[in-house]
Parts: sequence; structure tokens; C-alpha cells
Amino acid sequence: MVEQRKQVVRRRKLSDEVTDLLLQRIKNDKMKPGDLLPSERQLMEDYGVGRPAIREALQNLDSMGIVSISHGERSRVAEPDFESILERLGHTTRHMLVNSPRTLDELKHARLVFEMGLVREAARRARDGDVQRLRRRLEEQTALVEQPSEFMRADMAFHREIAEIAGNPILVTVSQAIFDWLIVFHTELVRAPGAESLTLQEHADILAAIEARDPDAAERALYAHLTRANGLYQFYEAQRKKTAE
Amino acid sequence: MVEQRKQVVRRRKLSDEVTDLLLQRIKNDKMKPGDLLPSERQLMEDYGVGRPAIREALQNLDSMGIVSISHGERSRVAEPDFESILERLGHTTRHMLVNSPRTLDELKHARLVFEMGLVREAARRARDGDVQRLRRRLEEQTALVEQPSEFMRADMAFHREIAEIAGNPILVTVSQAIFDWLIVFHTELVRAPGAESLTLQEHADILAAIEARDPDAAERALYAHLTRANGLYQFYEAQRKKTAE
DNA sequence: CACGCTTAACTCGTCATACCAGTTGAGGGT
DNA sequence: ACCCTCAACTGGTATGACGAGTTAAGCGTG
Repeated sequence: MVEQRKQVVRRRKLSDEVTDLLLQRIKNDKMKPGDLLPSERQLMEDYGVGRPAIREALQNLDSMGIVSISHGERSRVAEPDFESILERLGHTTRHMLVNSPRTLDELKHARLVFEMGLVREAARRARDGDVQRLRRRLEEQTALVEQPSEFMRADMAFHREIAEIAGNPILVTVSQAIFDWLIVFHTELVRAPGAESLTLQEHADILAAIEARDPDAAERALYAHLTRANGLYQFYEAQRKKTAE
Repeated sequence: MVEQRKQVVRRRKLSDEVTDLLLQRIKNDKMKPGDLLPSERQLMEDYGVGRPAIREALQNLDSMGIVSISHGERSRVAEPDFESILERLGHTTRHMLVNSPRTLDELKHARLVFEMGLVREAARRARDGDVQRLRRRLEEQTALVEQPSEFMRADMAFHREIAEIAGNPILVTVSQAIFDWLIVFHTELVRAPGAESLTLQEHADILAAIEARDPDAAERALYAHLTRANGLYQFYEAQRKKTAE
């Protein structure tokens, strides 16, 4: 009951068929995270295919974060986990950034748009406690001005705090992930002499705008910060100029 | 030269080792998209491991979008492709939305923040031609008011056009992907009687704001549109009220 | 000589079997 | 009653064989 598909779907890989069968099985059986799947041997028998097909399918699902495989015990339906997914995307993104130069500019610009929306939301939602935590992050960073790598870490923590004020774990994770992807490419910029004090000043501006619950000011401050720190928006700035003609 | 790691890293899977070796190889040899990797047999010999390990590693890389495998020919370094990656994330996201109810609200809110930033950027960058294309999308949608599924498609096209005005393929792809992920869950809402004319009116408001190059108005219009269309932001609205206390 | 078809030599895809390596739990010894 | 051992699961890897798709060389024909 697996083979006839070969007529309909053009030479679909057997392991992909099995992948779908397993997805269907999980759905139909209403399996919850943590539930055990049958063993590979059992599944071979159920679907009448060899072990490689089963293993490939399970590994597919594992890489999608839908099941988790571990040596010695049966596979389980995985806990949903946004973070590990984006982590996996890291390699992918790095590959894209290396092999498609324009993507770097695009990603920087996407981050800019994304973080501007984020900081506006943060300015709208910030409670007093949030502002205090953000201020503490800024103070921590100030204290680390002499240690570039720690300074960078504190920089990340500051931006992360903003995302957390927006109050949504997805936004936190995405913001963090983009930061991670870009960090490789602009480390040297942040380390430029004098850049640390600039960064701190800009962060202070952002903090002030959030404290004042002023989305527009926060957006402006973040824009100034990112366009300087990321350095080069040549591509998009050039495009904008051309646009303005 | 593979085995000694077993002491350092705690029983790491062999196929993961091979995955890293291949990543390293691609990087060191500066292989470009389209370049052919050695055959599986050759790689077995190179690294002194069995074929399953090689195959698993290649499939890992394939699922990351770094190499592409096809029957009959050697594997190649893949063309970077954001879209296919996000498509792959579809299953994952669906799994998360089904098994983690809060995620649905979070994703809706994340979309709201994201699209608000997006529409502001669109309002800032829009050229006359962009406005015309967007107007055409709205007219197309107006004509399809009687065919729910086509109407939905036109709705998507309208939002996509906004992302394209922002001028960044990443933003387009992400916006599109989120729309796809959510569509399953709120189809019925959009189909609610009378909703079509509301949707069209709101889209018209957004269009007008973009045409006027007014980011604030565009953001307000989009906020009104999404909060109504997505219906329920109970979670975040409740949280906001609690916050305001 | 030029063109087209056959076919051989690759490639990945799948199966079968065996064995290694973790995990678990039942049973026997204390 | 407790702990420890070990057998019986589980997934992980190796090997060899064969099927299926792709490619290109070489033969045959015009």
C-alpha cells in the first residue's frame, strides 16, 4: 500500500513516504510530546520497508524537531522548542551569508526593521521593573568596557532585554538568533577604537526613550544605533537614494 | 583521526562528527554552490567510516539546505535558498502550534509586531509604482469577494505586496511564511459573514496611509486590521491590562 | 564525417544481516 | 529488603548486495 504512489507522485523517495506516514500516525493517534514511538524494528514490520527507510524518516522528523531520538531508548515525540530550531538554522544561515553576499545586507536591513518594531513595542509595554532591569544591563556593559568579548556579550544581553520587555518568547529568540548570525561579521566594527563609548551612549538613548514610553524616540535611537554599529547599509541606502530621485 | 574525539566529546554520534568534517571540508576547499562533493564511497574511504555514517551526515547537511542530494548523481553544494528553509519549518511550526497552545497567541503577537515594523518601512520607502501595484492587489481582492478561497489568496497577495515594498526578500519570505502558518487556524474567522467588506475597508485604510507616506497611520491601520482579523489576542491583551495596573 | 542510439560505468536508494553500544528492568544474591 | 548483576530490549554502525537513475563513451548508421 505504499508502492502505488510511484505513479501519482513522480518517483518520490521511500523515506519521504515513511516520513509522512509517521507524521500522520502522530497526528491521528494524537500523540503528545514525550510519548514513545514504536521501535525501528517494529516500524519496519508495520510499513513493510527496510530499516534504512525508517531511520531516514525518523532522522528527518528529528531534524524538524518533531521527534527526538536517543541512543538506547525508543524515539519520542519531541517537546516543541523554538530555540533549538533556530540554532539549527545557524549553519544554514551562515552558509547563505558566505555564498550570497547580498544576503548580508538584506539580513542587516531585516534586522533593522524587525528591531525597530520590537523597540516600539517595548516602549509601549515597559513597566517600571523592566526599565530597571534594562538599566542594570547597561550598567553591566559599562563596567566591561575594557574587555571586548565580555562587552559584546553584555551588548547582546542589552538587546535581549529589550526583546523580553516586548513580552514574547518568539521575539526574544528571533532577535537573539539574528544577533548570533551577524556577530561573526561585525565583531571588528564594534571593537573599533572609541566605538565602545558610542555604543554605550546610544544604548543610554534607547533606554531613556523606553523609560519615557516614547516609541518614536526609541525607534530613532535604535535606528541610529544599528546603522552605525552595523556600519554598512550601502546597498539599501543606495537603493533609497535611487528611490528618492 | 576520528576516534580520539570520543574521549574529549562525550560519545558524540559518529555521523555528527562526519557532518562537521564535511562542513569543514566545504569551507576549507572554498566550495561554491553547484560544486560536486565526492561520492559516498569515496567519502567512506576518506574518513574511514561506513556508508551509513556518511549518508546520515549528508542527509543532515541536506536538511540544513547546505548540500542537495539527488538520485543518480553526486551530491552538490546547495544554492542558498531562504524560502525552502522556511517551508521546511512549516511542519515544525505546525507541530508547535498544535502541542503548545500559548504559542499560537505568541505567534500572532509576534506577527503583529513584525508587520507593524514592516508597514512602517513600506510607508517610508514606497514609490508611486509601488502604491499602484498595491492598489491593483486591493482591486483584485475586491473582485473576488464572493470566492472565499480566492479571496484569501488575494488577501495574502496584498500583505505580500506590502512586504515587497519594504524592498527586502527576507522580509517578504518571513511575512509570507508566518501567514502560511497561521492560515490554518483562522480561516473561519476571515470567512465570517461580513468580514470580507471589513477586510477590504481595512486594506484600503492601509493603502491610503502608505500612499500618504505616513508610517504612524499605516501602523495604526495595520494594528486595527490584524487585531480584528486574528480575532483573539486575549492572552496579550489580558497581560497588557494586568501590566497597566 | 556527423548524428543518434545503445550500453556500460558511474551515482544514490534500499534491503538484509550482523554486531556494537547504550538503557532498562527483572531476577538472584546478600 | 536492598543492591548488584546481567539479559533483553533500544538505537548506532559496518558490510555486502542489488535496484534505480544519470551520464558519457562508443558503436553503428546515415
